[in-house]
Amino acid sequence: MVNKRRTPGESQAAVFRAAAQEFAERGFEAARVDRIAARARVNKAMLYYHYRSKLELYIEVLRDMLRAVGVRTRAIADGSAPADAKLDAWIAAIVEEAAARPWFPPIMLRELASGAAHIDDATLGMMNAVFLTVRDVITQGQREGTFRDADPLLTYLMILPSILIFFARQRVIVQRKSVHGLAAAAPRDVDEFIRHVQTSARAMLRRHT
Amino acid sequence: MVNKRRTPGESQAAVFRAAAQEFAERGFEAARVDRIAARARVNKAMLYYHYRSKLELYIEVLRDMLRAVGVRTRAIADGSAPADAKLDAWIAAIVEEAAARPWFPPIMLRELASGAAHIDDATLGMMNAVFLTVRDVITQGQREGTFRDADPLLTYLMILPSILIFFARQRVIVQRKSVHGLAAAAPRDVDEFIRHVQTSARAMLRRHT
DNA sequence: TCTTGTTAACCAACTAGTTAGTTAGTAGAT
DNA sequence: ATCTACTAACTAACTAGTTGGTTAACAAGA
Repeated sequence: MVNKRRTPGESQAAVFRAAAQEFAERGFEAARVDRIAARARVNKAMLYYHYRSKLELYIEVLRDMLRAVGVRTRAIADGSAPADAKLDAWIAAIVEEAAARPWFPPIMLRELASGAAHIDDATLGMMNAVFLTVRDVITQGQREGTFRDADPLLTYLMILPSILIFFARQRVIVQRKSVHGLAAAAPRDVDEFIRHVQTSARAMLRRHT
Repeated sequence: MVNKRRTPGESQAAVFRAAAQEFAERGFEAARVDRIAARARVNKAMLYYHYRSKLELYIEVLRDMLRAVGVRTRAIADGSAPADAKLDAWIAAIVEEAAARPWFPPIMLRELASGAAHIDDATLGMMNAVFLTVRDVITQGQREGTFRDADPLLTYLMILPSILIFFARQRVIVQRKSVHGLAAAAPRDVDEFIRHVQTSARAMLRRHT
């Protein structure tokens, strides 16, 4: 009698959230469908009612975060601000997005590590679209003369991985306190981190030696 | 009759190499012991003759690379060069080590992504030891007045992840050519990459605004 | 107001296939 | 003769996905 049935879409959303967490913690292969269903307080058959397969569910999670990040960074790149302001905003956007969706950094890291093994071309294109937004900002700065002539891809590779690993590392430290000599590795404040990345990125792109 | 038996340690080494590749390509969970044995042209029971479990084998692979990187970077940090030269050497050492052991970057990335899920405290300490070498170099530079007062950990997090993902990304690009709009992502030369990271790291740590 | 048909939401129990690890024993080198 | 290197065949446990249903909600006709 008591609320057996949830409102429409509610259990689908619960499955999605549970899956995002499970995939972040364990990775695609080690994630267990049974565990996702249990976390979502849903029967496994219900999960297969909403999603065709484990892989489809995984790709759904991936696309959701890539869509969010892609839209936000594209808006920044297409704005009318000067390049260095755009770069700051781009960094802040990625960091905030990663902080808001804790599953984003681990999942993305693992995808990169596996050579994007579970990603179809369309989704890989969405990943690449995020790079294209910084590339646009960097080339704008180079045209305007504020940035030095650095390779946009290599610069991108100095910024994004740091952000992903920063959040992944916070988790390590929280989970396993007190490893000998790990004192210096105490968790850092997110705002402090944003400022550090912004300062570093600006320095990397400043002209002159 | 024909060479049934390999010389001592030979098949153990074959298992080790096969395992390193398998773990790098698939990660700990998705790696299959049967596949490792097949790659090493060894019976699975032979594998268990040399290693107690899949996990022990994995940790062996991890420690091997951490030992190599740890020793080399420690030597650099303990040398008598000025801090900026040491920093260049540190970066070159990591990049060369990653290039020489292709399994190093993917395995390390996945470990970071999973919150070092498969790592015991001793091995985690070895990971941390690598950080301590750059930290020493950075604080030396700060004492000498050549580096600005940047957080060593956050600086470390701008350098190492980039290197790891750079190599992981090369693999993605080689494996899956021709994704729409991925042209700008063509593989980069390793030497060019080393120089880029060195230039960026120096810029990040330069004093003044 | 009360059936009754329809459909979306839900589930216990099963299946077919896979996997890490074991056993019990063989054969070459010294 | 004995020890080290080696193996085919096995097992117990697990896993993604399926089957064959039940149950609540809601709407339309009587």
